[in-house]
Amino acid sequence: MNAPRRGRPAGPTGPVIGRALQLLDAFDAEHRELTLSELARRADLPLSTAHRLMHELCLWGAVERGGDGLYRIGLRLWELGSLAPRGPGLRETALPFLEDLSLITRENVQLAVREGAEVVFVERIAGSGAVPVLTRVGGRFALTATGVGLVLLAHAPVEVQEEVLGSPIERYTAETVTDPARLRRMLADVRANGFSISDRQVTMDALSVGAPIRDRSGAVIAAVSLVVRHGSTTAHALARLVRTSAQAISRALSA
Amino acid sequence: MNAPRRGRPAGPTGPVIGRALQLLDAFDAEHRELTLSELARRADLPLSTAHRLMHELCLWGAVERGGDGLYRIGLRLWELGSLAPRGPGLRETALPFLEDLSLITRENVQLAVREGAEVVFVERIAGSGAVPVLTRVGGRFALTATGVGLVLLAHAPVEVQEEVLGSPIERYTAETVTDPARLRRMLADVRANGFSISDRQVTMDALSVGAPIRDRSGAVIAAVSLVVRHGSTTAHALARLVRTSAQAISRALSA
DNA sequence: TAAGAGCTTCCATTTTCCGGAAACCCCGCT
DNA sequence: AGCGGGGTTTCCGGAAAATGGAAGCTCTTA
Repeated sequence: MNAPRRGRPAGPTGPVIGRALQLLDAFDAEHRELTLSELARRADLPLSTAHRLMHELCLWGAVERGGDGLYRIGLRLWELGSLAPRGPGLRETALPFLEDLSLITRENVQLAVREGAEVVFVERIAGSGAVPVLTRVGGRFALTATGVGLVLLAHAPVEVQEEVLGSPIERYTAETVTDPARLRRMLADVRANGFSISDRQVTMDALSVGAPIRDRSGAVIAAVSLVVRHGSTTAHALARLVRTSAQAISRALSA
Repeated sequence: MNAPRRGRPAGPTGPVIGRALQLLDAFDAEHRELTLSELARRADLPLSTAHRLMHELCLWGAVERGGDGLYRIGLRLWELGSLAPRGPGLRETALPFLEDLSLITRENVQLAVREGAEVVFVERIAGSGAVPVLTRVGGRFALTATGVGLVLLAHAPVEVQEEVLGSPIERYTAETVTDPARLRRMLADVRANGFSISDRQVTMDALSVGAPIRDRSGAVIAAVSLVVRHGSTTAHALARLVRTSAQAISRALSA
């Protein structure tokens, strides 16, 4: 349910920029409007510092201030964000294929990329009568459990794989695989098959199948998945379908 | 005579945040991927400064760097941008109504907000056989010409109206109204009627009708419009349709 | 091999940021 | 009116952090 880790990854970011970004980080889906005091509290900054920095951000349009004094994320930031090639860019070319998948299967379709040791969901189409899925566009999740996660982890740089497999692996259900050696074998399977199957790893009633999307050079840059009810006898058929769709998206991206 | 200048040179050098934002501003729809040198050139900053700042932004995830050394807008920024209430937030609740409008009329449907003295298009649904429209989601336009623009200007704070009417008004076609007095009368009509009609103001083959979207307090926060071929005899009928739709969206927002 | 274009690191200098404190503002309460 | 509390804004001396020229690196091209 909860994305594992939110917030800024630790790292030496200069004071000014760091603080400004801490403030922006105080906004999330449940807090789209914040007072100055709330912002200062959530970012753990002195009030006067928060005030000064928010004022600067306001001048540029990164944030806006309503007549009620509440701060909100500004349009300028939205415009900038829309330029992210791995976000809206990818989403745009993949969308028609995702819709096809959705129409054919009536299941949940998801598109995701990897950032660091996390999955970020870029698009999600809810299936009509399908299992409810907890993910949200823009949401994050661990790499180890979901269909998309396994695909992205299987094709991640070795350092990332080692980092993930070296640290304790979060358990979501009784079936969640937390043994590094077994995960390693699963990742090898994913690379060999060209798809992943994640059975009851996140919730006991769901199963997801994922497949890699590649750029022109063959590097894996994203993953698609279908999430279906656990016990579906068609998992392998769906996996092949997803794989085919992922290949079509890869071709569309290279064109 | 002069000792070699070390340290920060005197003069109108902006604050740190300003520089970082200048760098982000170097990205646009035509430049989603930039090298460090291009970035420094476009932001008019020394190479080493650009390098240091981009590095900091990278650590946080505001920008990303591909294996090819090119900088791109990062996912983190996209996530943040998606939290803008006036952008994606508004878009989300208005979308079903916009789709209804699109289905009923088969024309171009647009949703926009005002930022400063400009219109920002938040969503746009292209009509099937309709006039081609020049606008782009995230794009900007003058307040004086379009259907949405007239609505937003008519309900803008007096300072904004005076600023716009006081400066020379851009002309797009032979029909564009550039006389402040006449524009004032048009704005009064918009307020009285609850809709705007912009006939051949932007291109000679198009006409657009717009209506205001209000928040709970009755303040105008956005506008919807239909763009149809000039000469349509149904302009007033469409205007009433748009007005009704805008009212429905207003109610949905207040709920 | 050399030249060129771009990227990264270094560091002496001083500009800009920091944040406690105090004033300010707007309510609701007595 | 007078009072108290929560949030917001402004101020300013001290100190930390930002700055950018230059030198060193890494590629690619001639």
